[in-house]
Amino acid sequence: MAKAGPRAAGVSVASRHARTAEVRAALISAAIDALRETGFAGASAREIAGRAGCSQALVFYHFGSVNDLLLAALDEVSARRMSAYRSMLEQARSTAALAESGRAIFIEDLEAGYVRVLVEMITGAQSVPGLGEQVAQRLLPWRDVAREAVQRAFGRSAAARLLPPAEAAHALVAGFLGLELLATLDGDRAGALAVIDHAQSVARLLDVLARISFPAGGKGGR
Amino acid sequence: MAKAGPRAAGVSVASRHARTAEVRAALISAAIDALRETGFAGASAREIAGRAGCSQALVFYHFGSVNDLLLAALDEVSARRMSAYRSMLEQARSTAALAESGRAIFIEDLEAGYVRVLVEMITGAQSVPGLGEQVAQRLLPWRDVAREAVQRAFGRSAAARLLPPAEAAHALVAGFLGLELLATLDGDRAGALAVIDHAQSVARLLDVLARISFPAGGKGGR
DNA sequence: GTCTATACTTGGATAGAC
DNA sequence: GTCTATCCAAGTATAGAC
Repeated sequence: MAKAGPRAAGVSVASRHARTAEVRAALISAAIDALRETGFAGASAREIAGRAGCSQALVFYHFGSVNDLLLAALDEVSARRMSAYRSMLEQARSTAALAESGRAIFIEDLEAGYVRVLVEMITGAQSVPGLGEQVAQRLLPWRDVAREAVQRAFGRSAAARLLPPAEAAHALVAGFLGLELLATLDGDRAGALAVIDHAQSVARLLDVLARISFPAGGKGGR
Repeated sequence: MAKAGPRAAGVSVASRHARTAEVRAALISAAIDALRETGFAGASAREIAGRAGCSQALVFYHFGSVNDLLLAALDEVSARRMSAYRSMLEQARSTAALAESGRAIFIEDLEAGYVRVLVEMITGAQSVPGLGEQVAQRLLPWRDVAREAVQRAFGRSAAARLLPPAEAAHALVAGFLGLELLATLDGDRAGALAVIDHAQSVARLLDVLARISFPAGGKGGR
């Protein structure tokens, strides 16, 4: 379907010609910047190539289409952050710990504009048939990470029954995306930061509640 | 700056020529549908005029530009829902009551696609210089409504100190926008509905907590 | 006021030189 | 692999007939 490009060979050309890999990387990086700064609608092949400092034709040579380049950019962002998130969240055994470790890393994402890239791809996909499914697929691992983190943090406390981890994770992801949306509109992240700060207090309250319900700190929940 | 159109006269032509008003209304309605179904990028003058069943030139005659028509559509959606929200939320004196009344009306919005229109305008504005400010301006009354509702619901309970109304309202708006984003991506609203349902339980818990802190139900909070 | 026709611009995508 | 040149489709906006 999509034009072949060098990737179709199944073997990376990067090792043979470092220059080519550089161009690919530059295009992906430029695509991320374009999504962040000019939005999905402004992320045209010409705009991206201009930022990457190369010809617009290379977008199609290397990626087949603009949409495929944009998806590659999303993959890149996803890969860059996934490991950081995983290692940070895996250690959170309480809601407060989850909020604490999530806080720093999410603020980093917000500042770096990674969340913005995701939001742009989600909404932009709306105008391009078929793109939505591909974006959804790429968001799946993130939703899993969120759900697992909530499960670990809630444990078997009362919180898990009040708000099942699946729904809590969904709300968490939605909240992050929404905060990004408002931050972009406002032109600053003050509102988002304030909310995230206060989330700490709420998380601590949840932990306290869980301890009150089952003061022994034992197996609880039944 | 923008081409004048009939509105510049300062007097509505609607009373004199009902047909003209019909076309204007049809264009606005078609713009709402286009934003909902094809997104900001797909909401072109041609697309909208096609849905409205009239010439593409009328978009520019009546509204000056596509962006101005889109803003008019946002105004229309805003006006349609604002009164409903106000009257419903004004009576909520507890967090549970707020969640309860907010639930039904927000689900309605979600189904009707009103939230989608807002999300599209927020992200679409990113690619058009100057549009962001105008969208932000139109979102202001909504953020006020949310803040006032939270203030009434929290009253002077402990919740207000744990999570100040301003931040709570910001989180609430962000949550709604994020839920819409995910619902669009998933192609269904099941996830959003599940979260909203569970929010009821959380709201009830907050009320119980407030009562435990100040069992007399009196002036509390000091 | 509404239409058709058209000028102008931008963007996706390809061809062919190097 | 990368470039320049070009084709074609789609979009904004305007002109002018009715």
